[in-house]
Amino acid sequence: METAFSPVHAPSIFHTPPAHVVERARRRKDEAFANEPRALEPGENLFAAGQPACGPYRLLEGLVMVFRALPGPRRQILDIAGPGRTVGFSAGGRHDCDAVAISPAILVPLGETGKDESAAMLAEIARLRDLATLLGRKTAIERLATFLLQMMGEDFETGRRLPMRVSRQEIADYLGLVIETVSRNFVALKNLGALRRIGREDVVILDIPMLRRIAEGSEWPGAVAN
Amino acid sequence: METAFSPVHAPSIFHTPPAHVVERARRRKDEAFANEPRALEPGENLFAAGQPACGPYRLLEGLVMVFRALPGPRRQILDIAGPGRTVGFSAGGRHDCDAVAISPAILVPLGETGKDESAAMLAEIARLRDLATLLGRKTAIERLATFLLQMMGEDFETGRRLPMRVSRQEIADYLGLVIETVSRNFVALKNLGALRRIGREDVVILDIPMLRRIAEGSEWPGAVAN
DNA sequence: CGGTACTTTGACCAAATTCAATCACTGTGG
DNA sequence: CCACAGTGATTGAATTTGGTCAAAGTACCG
Repeated sequence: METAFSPVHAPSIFHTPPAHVVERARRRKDEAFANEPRALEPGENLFAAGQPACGPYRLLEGLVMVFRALPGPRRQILDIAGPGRTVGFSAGGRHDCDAVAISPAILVPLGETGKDESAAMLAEIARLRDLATLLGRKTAIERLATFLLQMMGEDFETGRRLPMRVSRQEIADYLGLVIETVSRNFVALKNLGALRRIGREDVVILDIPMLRRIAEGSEWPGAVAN
Repeated sequence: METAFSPVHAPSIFHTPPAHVVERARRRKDEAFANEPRALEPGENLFAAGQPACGPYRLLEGLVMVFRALPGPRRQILDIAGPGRTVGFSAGGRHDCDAVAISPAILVPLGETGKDESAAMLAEIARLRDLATLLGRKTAIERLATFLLQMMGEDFETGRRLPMRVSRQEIADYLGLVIETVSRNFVALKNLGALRRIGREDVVILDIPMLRRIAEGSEWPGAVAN
């Protein structure tokens, strides 16, 4: 997603939301008022394809994935959203994909029309263009490098310990790969010196410029030599 | 793009725009006023990645493709838009992709904020979700079947003669494939009896339900038997 | 006609998937 | 505290899909 002119800089999925808002959201979990914060347990659905659309939500805490299911076991994860991100845009009054919490999540419904809803939609369009480009034209290692940079959010810091809070299956379904390919390319990036692994959960990014070059496809055979 | 809950039904790229608007647009081609219709010759740029964003355009006539370029010869076409479609959404004040006319095109800039600009953005989001799903999870023949259904627009009519107004290269770059794979899968669909070819330009769709089943991935090994 | 550009076809190749173990972490119970 | 399932991740081998390279074929346009 880090093409030269990609203007979208989503906040890292690892920042902390205001504590009082979270607390209020937790207390009101069961009161299902519109415009009231909503809390989800891991695995719980925010909405499902085919349901009448509820307006977009702003995510305050946790991780939510949005995906399209195809016949068979195939699915494409279209978004892995963290705090600050907006999910749930839908046209035509019905949801066209599923949204499920990956970790405990707090969300607030957004008002119908607003200046920042418009901005969020434009950001969503840009993000999906990034994703389509990744899925259509990038190699497996380029996809994984792109994903890792995306997981770092805005603060690119060498040696940063990066907790992987999504399973291999989720990474694979987001990147249009299978889990084995994701595994092999983690190893490939390690062997290139771009990262180090701690346990199975965490990753330390060692060479951000390299990761960027790989993500952008500059290392591609036909690309300019460097 | 024809998943069960896809609510987006773009007009066919083959419908005719109001004649008087087109005529007015043609006359004013060289007067580069904002909010005035703009005419493009095939190959001419509407905008390019990195340029300051101009607001979205509504396409009145012709075909415009929107794409992202990657290092090397790789590019991902993100949209092949026909009359009635809106192109040129951009976040952050700069374009993040290129837009080029495929055939002579007439466009009118849209006003800043409007109810139908909002609807167009939602439709664009849904369309890009379709595309990402196609690129991430569909096989070559599924992609081509999806593309053909999309080219038919709203009126699905058996035996309809469908002019292919885009090159194999453009189809390939839109579907995340190479031209040879597109060719081979045209043959595959012909052999399945889904279509017939006339010359190299036109295609006659013979079995729309089959095309739909293929496009949706119902024929996939792991899918429900049928 | 002849040249050019685009498409198709064929043979081969490579990246990614599939299938099948194996490994490593986690949590549980002895 | 350690053995041991159980789950998810990794590794390896074989396979497959789609890509690459090269050679026709075919329409189009002068």
